[in-house]
Amino acid sequence: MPAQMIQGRETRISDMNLFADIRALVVATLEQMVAQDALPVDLSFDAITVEPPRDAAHGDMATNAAMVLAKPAGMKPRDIAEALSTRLTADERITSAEVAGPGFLNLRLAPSVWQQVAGGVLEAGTDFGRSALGQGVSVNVEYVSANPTGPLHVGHTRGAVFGDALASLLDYAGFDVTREYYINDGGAQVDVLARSVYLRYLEAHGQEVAFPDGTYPGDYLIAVGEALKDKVGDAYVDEDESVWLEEVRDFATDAMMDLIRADLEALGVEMDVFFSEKSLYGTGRIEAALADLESKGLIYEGVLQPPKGKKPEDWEPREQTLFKSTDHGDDVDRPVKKSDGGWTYFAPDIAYHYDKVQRGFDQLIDVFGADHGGYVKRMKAAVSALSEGRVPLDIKLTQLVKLFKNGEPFKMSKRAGTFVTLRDVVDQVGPDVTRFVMLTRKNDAMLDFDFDKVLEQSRENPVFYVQYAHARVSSVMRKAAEAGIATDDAVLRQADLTKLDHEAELALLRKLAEWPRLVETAARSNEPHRVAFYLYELAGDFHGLWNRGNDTPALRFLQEGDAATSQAKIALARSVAIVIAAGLGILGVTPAQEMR
RNA sequence: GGACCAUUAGCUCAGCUGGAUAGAGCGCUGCCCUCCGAAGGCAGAGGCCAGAGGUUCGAAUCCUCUAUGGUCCGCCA
Repeated sequence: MPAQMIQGRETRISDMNLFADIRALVVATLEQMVAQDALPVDLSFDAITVEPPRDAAHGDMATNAAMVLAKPAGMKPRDIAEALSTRLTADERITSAEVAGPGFLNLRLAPSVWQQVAGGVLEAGTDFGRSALGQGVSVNVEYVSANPTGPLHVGHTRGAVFGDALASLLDYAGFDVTREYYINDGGAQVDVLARSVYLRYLEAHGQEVAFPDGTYPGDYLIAVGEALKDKVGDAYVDEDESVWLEEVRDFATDAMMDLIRADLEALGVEMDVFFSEKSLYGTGRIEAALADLESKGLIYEGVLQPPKGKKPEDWEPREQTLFKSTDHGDDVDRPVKKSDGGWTYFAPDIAYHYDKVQRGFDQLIDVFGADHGGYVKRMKAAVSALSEGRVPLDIKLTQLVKLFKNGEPFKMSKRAGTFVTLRDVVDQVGPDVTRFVMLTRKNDAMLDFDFDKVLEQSRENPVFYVQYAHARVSSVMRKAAEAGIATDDAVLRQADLTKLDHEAELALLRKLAEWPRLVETAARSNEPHRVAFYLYELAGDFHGLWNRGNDTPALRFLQEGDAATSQAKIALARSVAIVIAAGLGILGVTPAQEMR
């Protein structure tokens, strides 16, 4: 399935991706060689890459073309590389092409090529790096999808930030993105919610109530109980559950969703679609999805083997209605009906994904917490079966967040009421810091979140370090304005960028040139954390150049009495700020104009 | 018993889908403040990429097995 997804995103059209440009040049040159009988026909150029070398001393870009083609062409890598080298250097952008190592071709590009990167950034603004990778491909990203039984906690926060940043990243890469939240409002847990709210309702009427096991004792339901009282008065006080359950359930889930929407808003997350599980019941939609599977011969009555190793106390073999998910890569077949005839949790999930497939999405992504890892295979099996392999489903799991306070682990307990909510986090450190920090780890790695450290203003705090770089550029712009130097982007675009000829400046330009490529790489792997790491590196390079200005006045962004040179250098600084702003925009973080 | 994820410097983690001598921050060692912002800067030491096999021109990356840690394992959601 991943292979299909990668293929689906293979259309690469980029106007400002230098690496793609040079790769195109390499491929065109190879085709020319084929036409001149310097290479055999029918070679595939797909595996050829042009990328930044690990070691900058090797050059600006490296291509593996000779090594990839050596075997199928029946030639020595060095011979191909030599021939390619001669032809490539004819292009004015290439100043040298040296064969190295096992057959790498190391390319050096003319300074003017790099200098033009700043012009490209100023021209495109925060659209610099937008890609056509996902052109014409629609993606549905489902995330958060927390049960509507209470406020979002810190675990949901990571999923919310990750899913939202991923959606933005894909949008930036040209995909047609839908952000979606699946409301689990159809199962037994919303009945539990209803009973809990009912108890708070009785409490609002002055009764003493106790919260037995299996109810939610949280304070956040007090207001809901009171609101229910305001709405229905004492109509349900002495009534049986059968009278009030349905209405109280709807009332309570609506209230919880209001709460959750407000939480998401505080974090800056905005969904396109809220999809109700309940809408699948009693409308024939679950039946329709299962009928689809049945028509493919994937539904049968059978008995599952008990799990080995640990024996459930009350295990009894039972005949159940099963989905033959093993036909689509799962380990065991999965029940879709409970022994009492009701649907399992899996059944509406199948129907929900069936709905997504029918809405015509080309790709699906689900973001789950790591504790739902066991559902990955069955969901993929379901989507594979329902779409007959047409729609790839990628499931991203977000690992636990471990909370710390000043280096000390922060104990959470639902019973003691000390569990940390999304709101707690956002109120303490703000949405920008929350979001950035949540993306400073790969999604499937555990994340330490220290309430104090994330607010520290030091190099080891990436949030600060990146924001500081952006703020420093703003500071330069302000100082330039005070010195009477025009710094509008329109003016900077006319600056003489050939003045950016110092190696340190060219290095920073090279880093900027990597941005479009990084966007595509991150989007292909559905990994927004790569954006955060890139920004940290870019900020580091920028700070490095800034610091060199301490010893080398010629590298300072403001050159007293030389407006033309100042403008060229400011164009570079401004380009850095633009890319940082674009990257932060993907992460949902507001760039800082100054540090406080 | 099984599935999934992790394992990279003393610590916390990246590593661009298979490329060259494996990187960053912290910590450690040594230098550096009349200087656009020292809430720092520069340089250095530090690695058998958990272990063992395999795939090929080439592996931290892909495959198999092993070890350790985490998550999960009819009808709960």
